[in-house]
Amino acid sequence: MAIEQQIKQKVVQALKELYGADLELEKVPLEITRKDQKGDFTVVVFPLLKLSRKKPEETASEMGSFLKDQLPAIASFNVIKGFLNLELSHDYWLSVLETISEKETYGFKPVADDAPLVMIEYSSPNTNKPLHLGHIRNNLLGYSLSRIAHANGNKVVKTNIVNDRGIHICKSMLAWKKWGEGVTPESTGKKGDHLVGDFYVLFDQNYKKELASLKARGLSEEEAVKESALMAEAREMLLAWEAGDPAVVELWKTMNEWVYKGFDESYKALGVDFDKIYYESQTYKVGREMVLEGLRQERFYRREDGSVWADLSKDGLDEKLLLRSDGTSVYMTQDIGTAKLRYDDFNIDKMVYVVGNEQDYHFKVLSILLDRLGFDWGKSLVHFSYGMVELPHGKMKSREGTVVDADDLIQEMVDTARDMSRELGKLDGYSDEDAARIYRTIALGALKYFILKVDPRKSMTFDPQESIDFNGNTGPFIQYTFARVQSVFRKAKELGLEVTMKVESGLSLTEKENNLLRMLANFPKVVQDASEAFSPALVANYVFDLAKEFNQFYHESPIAYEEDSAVRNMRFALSSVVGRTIRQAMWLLGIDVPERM
RNA sequence: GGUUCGGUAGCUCAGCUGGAUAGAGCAACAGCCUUCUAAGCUGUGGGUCAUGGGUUCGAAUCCCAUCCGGAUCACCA
Repeated sequence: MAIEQQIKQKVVQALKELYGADLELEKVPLEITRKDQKGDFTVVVFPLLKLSRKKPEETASEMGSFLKDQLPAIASFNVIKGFLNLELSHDYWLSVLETISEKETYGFKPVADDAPLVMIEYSSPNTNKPLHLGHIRNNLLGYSLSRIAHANGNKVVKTNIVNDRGIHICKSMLAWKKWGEGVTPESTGKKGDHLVGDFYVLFDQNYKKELASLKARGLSEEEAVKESALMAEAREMLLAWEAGDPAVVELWKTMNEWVYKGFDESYKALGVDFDKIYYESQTYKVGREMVLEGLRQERFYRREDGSVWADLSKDGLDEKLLLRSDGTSVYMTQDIGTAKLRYDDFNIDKMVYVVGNEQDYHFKVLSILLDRLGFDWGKSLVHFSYGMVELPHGKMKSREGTVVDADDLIQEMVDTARDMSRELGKLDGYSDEDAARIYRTIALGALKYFILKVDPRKSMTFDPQESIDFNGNTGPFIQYTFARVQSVFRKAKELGLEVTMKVESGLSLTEKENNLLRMLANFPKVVQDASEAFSPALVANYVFDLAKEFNQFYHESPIAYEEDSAVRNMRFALSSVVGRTIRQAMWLLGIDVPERM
């Protein structure tokens, strides 16, 4: 049994035997002792005074004596005001070290055959522009969440819904036909998603020009929009697409293929992937069927103009449009259709949508609608809502050209990491290929960690010039720490030492060693908390603390390689577990660790 | 305006279901490379936790109000 539980039980027992009072186990105020105080666990006795009817110090002392007598793991205790600090024995911590050094998957739960299936949707790009900084946050969060869910014993299906239909796609297609027919990614040497994105921008520019000239002729903004020939052509194209016009569909397929190829490269660079990809072009009709079925069952209603609505006033919300008066689908309809297809494909127990917080309302509504339509997981769906990524000068605006492109950003990071490595002379003596792999790992580590360490709910500021660092609370710092751990074992091997993970009892531990052990023992709780709170940031901040603590330990108490001693073995075991824990925590974040750097 | 999320050091962020003297990193300054990797370590300075009330042994944390900022309130996606 975990030591926390044992202490709590004994506290309950102490209250009973000393004061004849009852307290529920969960209500025992047990905490991890502050760093600047002596001890491992602390019982806060203030809330217990009502039961003991004695002064804080007195209560704490009496409880301390009781606990020390009853639990051999407790070596001593001290009382400061109403705080009872319990110090666990070195032997207890050594036994913890021995236990966890033996378990390869310490902190991770195995996935049972009947484990719940969690589906996580993330990324969800439009096919008319390349991925940008906001998508990076989305992808990294989604990917990390899937690993955290997996580590907590869930079956996980990573999914992506690609928005591949609609007027915006037609704009790119039209621009290509008008001003770029014959141009391909091959002919331009451009990534497909960027090429298509360029045509989308081109459409927008020409559309603006057209509007301007229309307005110059005295039309109002509204009239100009109505009169625009370009927009009319785009709408026509959408109709043709919906009608299955072979030429339009062919072009649509071709251009989408370009985009997907480009996306695949970006996903690969980011290190994320999916188990199942859905396309809105396949789901929007299903959604319409679902809504019509709901209409037949009188869950929804039809207005005079033919549009279909859901009345959500009983749930404290308003009315929501599900089908336009012309019978076509809206965003919500598509999400319902996608849900249906997913439900048919997988036995989903829990659904997680990683989508920005500007869609909080949408998912509130979706949850209610899916529930009404009979999806078991509808009510409990999780909208993992994250904040925007802002630049130092404000928000990213495509019009103002302040969008940070994902591919560019990654390239920039890699370049910086390369320059930095060269400057420090870190990769001298490595083949170009090895060096390139290492600074790539570092660059991505920096980017990923920077984004994941922030609480996802908050909007965050990202300065491409200055924010990304390789020192301090960063990915590379943690990677560096891992590399140093590996170096310890390389050194040992060079010296021909036999590295045993056997831990002998009776050793005395330094404060740093004790702190490290305490942190390592806490890892499973961190993994579990991260899952319950949907927070990769929890893991990120944990692994930084661990790395920092290890660096201090490493610096303060060098390992004496030459003597084969129990102390050295204990430190080897400690270092080994630290390395493993860093690797596992970083795995949860989707960040690679280099063997050396 | 309604709903909702946020406001912690010059900057970027931690601070769990209320607990001890509010913590890291960056930036600034001062030290440490004959010792397992200096992408490291040590030290110094830096705070009215937006503001005002309330709840209690105890509040950055919970409640109310106010101020400031974001998001949202489409037959857009």
